[in-house]
Amino acid sequence: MALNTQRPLEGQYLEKLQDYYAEHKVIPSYSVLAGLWGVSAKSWVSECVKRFEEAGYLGWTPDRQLKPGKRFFERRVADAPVQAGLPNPAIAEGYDFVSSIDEMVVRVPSKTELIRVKGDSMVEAGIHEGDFLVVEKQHNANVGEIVVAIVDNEFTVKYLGRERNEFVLKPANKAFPVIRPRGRLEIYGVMAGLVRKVFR
Amino acid sequence: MALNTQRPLEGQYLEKLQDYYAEHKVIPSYSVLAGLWGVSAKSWVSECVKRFEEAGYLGWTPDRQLKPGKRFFERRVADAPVQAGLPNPAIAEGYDFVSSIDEMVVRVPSKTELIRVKGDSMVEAGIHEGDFLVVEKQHNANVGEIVVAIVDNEFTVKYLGRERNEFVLKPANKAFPVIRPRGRLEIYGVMAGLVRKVFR
DNA sequence: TAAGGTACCGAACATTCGTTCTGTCATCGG
DNA sequence: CCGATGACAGAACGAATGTTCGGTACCTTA
Repeated sequence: MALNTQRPLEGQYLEKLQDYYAEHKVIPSYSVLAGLWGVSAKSWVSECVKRFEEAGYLGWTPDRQLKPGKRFFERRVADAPVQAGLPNPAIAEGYDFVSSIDEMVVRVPSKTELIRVKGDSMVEAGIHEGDFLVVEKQHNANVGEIVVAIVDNEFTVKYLGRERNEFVLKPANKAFPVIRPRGRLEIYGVMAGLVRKVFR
Repeated sequence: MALNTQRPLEGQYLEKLQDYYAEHKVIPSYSVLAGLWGVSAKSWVSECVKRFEEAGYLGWTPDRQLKPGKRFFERRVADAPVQAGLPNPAIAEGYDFVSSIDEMVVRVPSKTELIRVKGDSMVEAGIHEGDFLVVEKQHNANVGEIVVAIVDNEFTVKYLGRERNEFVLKPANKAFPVIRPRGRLEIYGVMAGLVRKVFR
């Protein structure tokens, strides 16, 4: 099936382009696009590209090269629970859009870094071994925030706490002790988010 | 300055291309590249592209279109713990490469969706209320995977288990019961990742 | 049943693409 | 002082690109 009257721009064409882009990181030429879409006329590709452009899914560089538009990377977000008994759950209520995962979790790209979590001293805060912590680099933090501190030349992820005017690092796991650093506590950054990838 | 003998491939050329790509999300044509680099011969561009290709920064689609290579996006991911006493912790050991959070967690954009988690039936699997589950939509899954199922017209996130030839949904929280669906079990998708945003 | 719209096909065409090959001008080791 | 090497310039060329235009088959709506 192809682009039809009901869902003129949310059809398979865009999805195939997006998957192609995810694989190759480039927008293909019209002839390649024709092959991708299973049509044989470049003129038709040209027509569809115009529509995607008007809808904000595609755009042009200053040199008139086709490129992804603002909405190209947007991803649907569903609230659960949601009505979903229908044959096509996609038409259910409760959807929102997010332009990209990066954008929702990193505010300041130049100060943001990923750190892979080792150990399970923070499991009770939902931070598991192998997770990627999104860290916003800064040297101070508020009590209660989860921080990345440098202790004994190693990164440590802990809650920042305070005990009689001294900062302490509290794990979220009863099996681990509270760390009371002697001297200065060096903070590397604070947790801004978390990303977990499941291997399958 | 341009490509020189000392740093033939890590010079300004690559950086300018990367900046262009970051802005437009496309690799430009050779003539545009020439302009970008401040040179005037496409032949020279062609030469440099070959070198970037050999170094893994550029590649080709099956249709022989120029595209970013594996190393084009490389960005540091720190392992924790890691040596970090130095003035610039970025030079520490233990780095991996990742181009964007989106890319590490979504393989097939057209089948991937975010679902905001409600409730804490999966806390022991590190899935908390308010987290965003990255879901790859598909109708079947393997036992042991975390799936999004449709139960009573609502999305439910649970482990997929099996009890005497019947599929069951197992929570990761002792306070919740195992769900034994009467009749068919409708699977919406399987967990491919998780994203948490910390509000601050 | 006629009119109009939609979803495509196919050919023609000027423009632009990337490649190739030849040429120039510094630099540098010997 | 000389020959090699590297960093580019410039022209030529076939192949591929995207646009335009005319055409067809189907489906609505009136």
